[in-house]
Amino acid sequence: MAAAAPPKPAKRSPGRPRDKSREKAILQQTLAILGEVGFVGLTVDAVAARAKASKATIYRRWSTKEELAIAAFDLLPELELDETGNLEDDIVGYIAQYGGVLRTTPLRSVLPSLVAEAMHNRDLSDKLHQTVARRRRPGVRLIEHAVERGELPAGTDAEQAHELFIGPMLNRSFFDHERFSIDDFRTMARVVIAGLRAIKPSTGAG
Amino acid sequence: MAAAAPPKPAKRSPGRPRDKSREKAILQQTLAILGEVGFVGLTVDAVAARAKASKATIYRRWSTKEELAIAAFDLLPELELDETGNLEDDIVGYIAQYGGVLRTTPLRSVLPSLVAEAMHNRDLSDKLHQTVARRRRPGVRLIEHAVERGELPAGTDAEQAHELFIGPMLNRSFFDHERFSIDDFRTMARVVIAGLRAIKPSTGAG
Amino acid sequence: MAAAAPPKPAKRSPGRPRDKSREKAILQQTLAILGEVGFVGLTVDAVAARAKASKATIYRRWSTKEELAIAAFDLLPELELDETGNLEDDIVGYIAQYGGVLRTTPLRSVLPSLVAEAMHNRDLSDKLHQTVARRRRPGVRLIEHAVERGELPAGTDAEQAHELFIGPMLNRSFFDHERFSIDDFRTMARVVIAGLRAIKPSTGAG
Amino acid sequence: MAAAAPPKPAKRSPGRPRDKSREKAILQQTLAILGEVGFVGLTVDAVAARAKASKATIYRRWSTKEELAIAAFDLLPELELDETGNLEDDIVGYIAQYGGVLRTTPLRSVLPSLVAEAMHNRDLSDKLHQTVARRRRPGVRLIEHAVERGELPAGTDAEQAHELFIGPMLNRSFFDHERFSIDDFRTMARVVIAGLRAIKPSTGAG
DNA sequence: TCGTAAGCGAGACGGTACGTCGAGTCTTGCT
DNA sequence: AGCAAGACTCGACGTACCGTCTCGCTTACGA
Repeated sequence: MAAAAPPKPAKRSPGRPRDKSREKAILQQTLAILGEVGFVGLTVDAVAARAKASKATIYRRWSTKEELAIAAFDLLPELELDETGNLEDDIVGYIAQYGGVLRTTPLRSVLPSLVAEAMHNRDLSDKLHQTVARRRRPGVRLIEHAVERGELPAGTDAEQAHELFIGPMLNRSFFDHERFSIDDFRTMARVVIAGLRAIKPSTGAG
Repeated sequence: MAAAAPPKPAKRSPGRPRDKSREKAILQQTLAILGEVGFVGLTVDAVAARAKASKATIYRRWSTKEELAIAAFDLLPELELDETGNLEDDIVGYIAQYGGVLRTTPLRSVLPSLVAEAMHNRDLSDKLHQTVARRRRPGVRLIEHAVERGELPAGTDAEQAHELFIGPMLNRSFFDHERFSIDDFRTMARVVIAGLRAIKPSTGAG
Repeated sequence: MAAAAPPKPAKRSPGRPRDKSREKAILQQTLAILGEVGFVGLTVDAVAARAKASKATIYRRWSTKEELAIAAFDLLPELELDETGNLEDDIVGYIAQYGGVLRTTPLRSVLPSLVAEAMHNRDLSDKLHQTVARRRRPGVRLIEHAVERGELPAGTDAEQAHELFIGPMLNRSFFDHERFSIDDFRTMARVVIAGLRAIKPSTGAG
Repeated sequence: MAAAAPPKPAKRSPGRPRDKSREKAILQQTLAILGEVGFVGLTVDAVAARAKASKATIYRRWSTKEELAIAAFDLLPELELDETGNLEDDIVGYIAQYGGVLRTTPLRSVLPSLVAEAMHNRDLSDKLHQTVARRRRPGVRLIEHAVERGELPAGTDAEQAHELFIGPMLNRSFFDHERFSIDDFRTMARVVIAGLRAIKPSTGAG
């Protein structure tokens, strides 16, 4: 009974450590349910039941349904773009892939719900902003590369340019999903690229 | 085709007719509550209490919270634009006004909620689409007028052009509301206008 | 224009007179519904729908559901007893007939509901008391006749004696309906009759 | 047949056990409210509010208002009779006590409501029957003792005799509560006792 | 023959309670 | 401590019924 204290620095808090595998099961089921019934139809009870987890275990990790939903999206693979060296093609590829995720995962139906909730919830708003920004990083990079290649004028604001490409896609996805059309997005991308080339950034006369 | 409308006696259905004033009171309170606590915080009980209406009276007219919310937005005034004859200024004015409504009315927080619900609900989706399209009509008209004036090439697709202007604004409003900036929108509008001028609409030589 | 006042006292109020046939239709349907689903399941809306009457027409006559139910029982035929000259047989016949009404009409299920409501409602209580007393009149009369015939001692309190006969039947009907048994009631009646004969009413020593 | 009960470990079901104190609080408040406004005025919302319980907690235990009311009566103390050795006095004491409970507790107004509901509800009917039978046990015992003492003939059916005593009291309580009179019940008890003595139970010579 | 006054069917209205469901918290015994 | 299970409070849901209140229409009567 007289035990010698182990040499370990014991940076660990006492008690049983959390079971990493629970995390995965919970988020997987969350994502699955989101795909089936959307965010409004998502219930924590259902997640608990299907993941064979207790609600306490879920709430120990994420304090609200919204946080749980955001966390679930970390399971989605990041966009992987292979660049062709031609901005228009790259952008269209990016939009197509982004839109594909929106169409084939629960993301499309969940995103608006999270946006809605974020309106009154600063924490959530920050978390959502970060997650979205991270997922869009590859798209912004495309534009930066085009500037480096000289396809776009030096000094072009890549983030702003990115908004010009992604904005219309967002609009279709939210308000006019049935007319989601890659051809249209190519046409619009062409316009934006032409505009970016025609306008000298930041300079006086313009 | 020019048919004289017959003086229909409009055979009234029997029974006590619905009281138009209840409709108004209900929608007004709905809008007020939306402004105070957002869509998620909206409860039919609260609307009933504040409008001195019974829940039955509400549900008789709108079968869900979502329909009620959409109906309430019909109370918002339509956008009224005075055109300057210069597309850039007109677009910036339009975006500013549209964004102003988003910022000063419950619309911003309600819209995403409705979009979310519309994902699983065809009726709501249609209703939402119509309402949004109607409210955007003045913006599309700006572009049509610019084409008529020759500021934009003949054959320009006005609806598509409209998406290029409104898309980025939506993006900011939903995902980055703190950086909502008219200056940025002017910059972006300038790019789009330049692009539209540089590109000949696909109908021509190609 | 100078009209001689008609000899009639003109006891009529102005306006359209009530339609007697509505009364009948309403009460009939009330009774029918009571038989199908009991008092708790009875709704004024259902009565209105099935009698093709408006609720206003119903409430103009009876101000509550309870009054309506009581009124409906006036449609039930009064008990008609043919006396044999032998009290035991007469009482058994009376109990059998009374119990038959309880078993074959909604009365059994409605009676307790009305009693319950009458506990807090003086008007209803009085009305119920009257109705019940009236329906029991023939039973009390049987006993009075037996006294006249000398089968029971002079001075016997007929109402109290009636209670001794009807009480047990009531108890079975309310709390033990499955053991409703004419044979048992005959046995009990025999006991009561013997008791009434053995006891000299009102006298000193007893 | 004489089996030794095994020392069962009583395998507890998993999860948080029900809180016995909630049960008590709920039933106490139910009884209190019944006393104040009767069965018709009883609402589950009110019980929940006053017992600081959620409606879910109530409905988890009792699925209807009726079951709740019956359960509440298990809180009423059983009748405690001290026998004098004289049947008439014992019966009058019993009736007085029974009637006292009816007058001083919500039982009187609730009983008819439960009877009414039991008419269409087998489960409730059984439960009500059991509860009533249990509460009446002491009264039946009085009669059994009188038979043992020889005050009543051997072979007397105690349950049936009990009905002769209790029936008239029920009748007064339900239909003529204002004339509830112990003196009358004594008179009637005297008649019944005399009758029971005069009649030889059917088993004998007949 | 008209106007007034009421009755009528239909159904909307304010209220109030229903029984259900979900979020987030708490409490068991076991690990 | 963490875990599964499940009870707990709170609060909203959408439905149903009561008793009242309009509608437009239909009788009667008395001027």
